[in-house]
Amino acid sequence: MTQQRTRQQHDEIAHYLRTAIREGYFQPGDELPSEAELTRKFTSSRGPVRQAMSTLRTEGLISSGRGRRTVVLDNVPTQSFDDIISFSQWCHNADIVPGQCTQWVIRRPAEKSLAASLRIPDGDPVVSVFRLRLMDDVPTMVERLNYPLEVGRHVLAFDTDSGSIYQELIDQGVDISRTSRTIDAIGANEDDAALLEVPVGTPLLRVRRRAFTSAGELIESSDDRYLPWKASFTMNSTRGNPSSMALTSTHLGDV
Amino acid sequence: MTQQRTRQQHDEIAHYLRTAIREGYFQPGDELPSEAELTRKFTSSRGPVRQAMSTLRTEGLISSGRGRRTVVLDNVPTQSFDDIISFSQWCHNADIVPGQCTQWVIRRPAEKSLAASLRIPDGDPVVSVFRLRLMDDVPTMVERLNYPLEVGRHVLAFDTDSGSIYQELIDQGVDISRTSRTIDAIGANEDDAALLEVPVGTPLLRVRRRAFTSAGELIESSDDRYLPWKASFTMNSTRGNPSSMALTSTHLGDV
DNA sequence: TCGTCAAACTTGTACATACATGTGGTCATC
DNA sequence: GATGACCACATGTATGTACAAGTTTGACGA
Repeated sequence: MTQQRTRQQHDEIAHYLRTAIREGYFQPGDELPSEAELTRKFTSSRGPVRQAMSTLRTEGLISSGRGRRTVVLDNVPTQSFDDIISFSQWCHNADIVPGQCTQWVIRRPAEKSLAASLRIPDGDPVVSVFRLRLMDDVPTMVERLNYPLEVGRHVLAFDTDSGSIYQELIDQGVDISRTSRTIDAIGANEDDAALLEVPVGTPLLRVRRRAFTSAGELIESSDDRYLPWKASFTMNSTRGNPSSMALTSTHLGDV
Repeated sequence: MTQQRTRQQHDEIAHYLRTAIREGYFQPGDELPSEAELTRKFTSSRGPVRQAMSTLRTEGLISSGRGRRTVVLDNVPTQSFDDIISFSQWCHNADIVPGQCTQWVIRRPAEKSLAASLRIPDGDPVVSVFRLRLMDDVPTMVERLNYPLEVGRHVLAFDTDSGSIYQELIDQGVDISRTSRTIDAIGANEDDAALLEVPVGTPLLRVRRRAFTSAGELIESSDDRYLPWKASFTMNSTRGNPSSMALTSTHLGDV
């Protein structure tokens, strides 16, 4: 990992607690050290300690409240932004060898619905990628990626069979700051079915993702379809904490 | 809603900003007032202002950074804990009339896999509910709920055709503090298909939920299956912010 | 005109303090 | 033994201050 010059205190405290929980030093149900103890342990003030706690709280690792001691919740998986946006990165963390088999990469004018989803005028050039992704050489997911030309340039210049497009974009200085995902289920169409080696109509977990810059510009619009027995989404929510997700009723005509 | 005696400052600030954003007073891409301006506007100190900002940030509404002004991101849906756990509540917020058609409610000894998922010994009594849920009288979702007896008592004493079990449990003083959801896709089985009026094998969005008390005890284990064209999940993640979700590779034998 | 640099912002981090508010245990009282 | 008042301690909220580390702006000079 990239060595930081001097780690922020709240970051160090959060890292310590996270690690201690993951490694079982604090078991689910156990009480965490009180804020006062942590300030002593890290020779810090209450601010950084509370900031670290807040982080773990929104990660779903702990629960706290007025008067109560902070307790460790059941160990639940959470992943960083980078882990969850990059299939390759995600596989590496799970000790799985990621693979990819590019079907095609093209530059083309955006037809209507794609233009709308990328919020560009009809017919503006886009770069589209269609890949089969593998886990340990086993077909797992098909991904359809679409980029506006300015970002897509980097994709065209990249060997899409060589690994993570996401990592390449980062290396090229593309600023990816936020993503919004919509998850539903869909039956495999003929393309999906052939690549994933399942019958047409097999239920797939569909994740449509849109990625934005910190300025709010749309960078990517993608459609990933997973074999549901190979991958699933998990998320945690805690009462009183802000949530970053929603169950939305799909109205007609929503592509 | 329940009237609060005196609203907390950070809460009031967050509410103001949230409302102003939702109502379009601040458009996506716009800069929010600086912290200094907000402290003046609310006659507050920086603490509450920053706390409110932090809340909106984890909700995915805004983005900020050193030196940069805070900007409004694209309007994205997020829902509170209560909205997302209760189908009835969720429908109400979307101006949809929720309905339910109970198939059965039984008390029975837990068979092996159910006992494991509720973390109780094999054969311990559980209360199970099987309902078809409707939106504006149209079949939308089938839900299978399982409760350990202590909680299930309240369910047995409740007319499950009359509305929200969740609300009833809250009213009975059951402490529901956290949930963990796993989302994947599955084909409709015969029961699902008959109730939802679709062919067997139709792809459904499956949401398996486990609910916990603040002490970490398991209260509920459920399996909801949505018609994917009626509902979908949306979630936002921002780089550098903690995430509460994970994409997990499903290993064999995981029910 | 154009580049440079410094000043004036911005948000992030940290410390010290005070009080609010809820939990849990002690201990005297009934 | 049960009850209830009380106290110690927990986390939540709020204020004030200071500095760190980016971004923007504009004055100034080449």
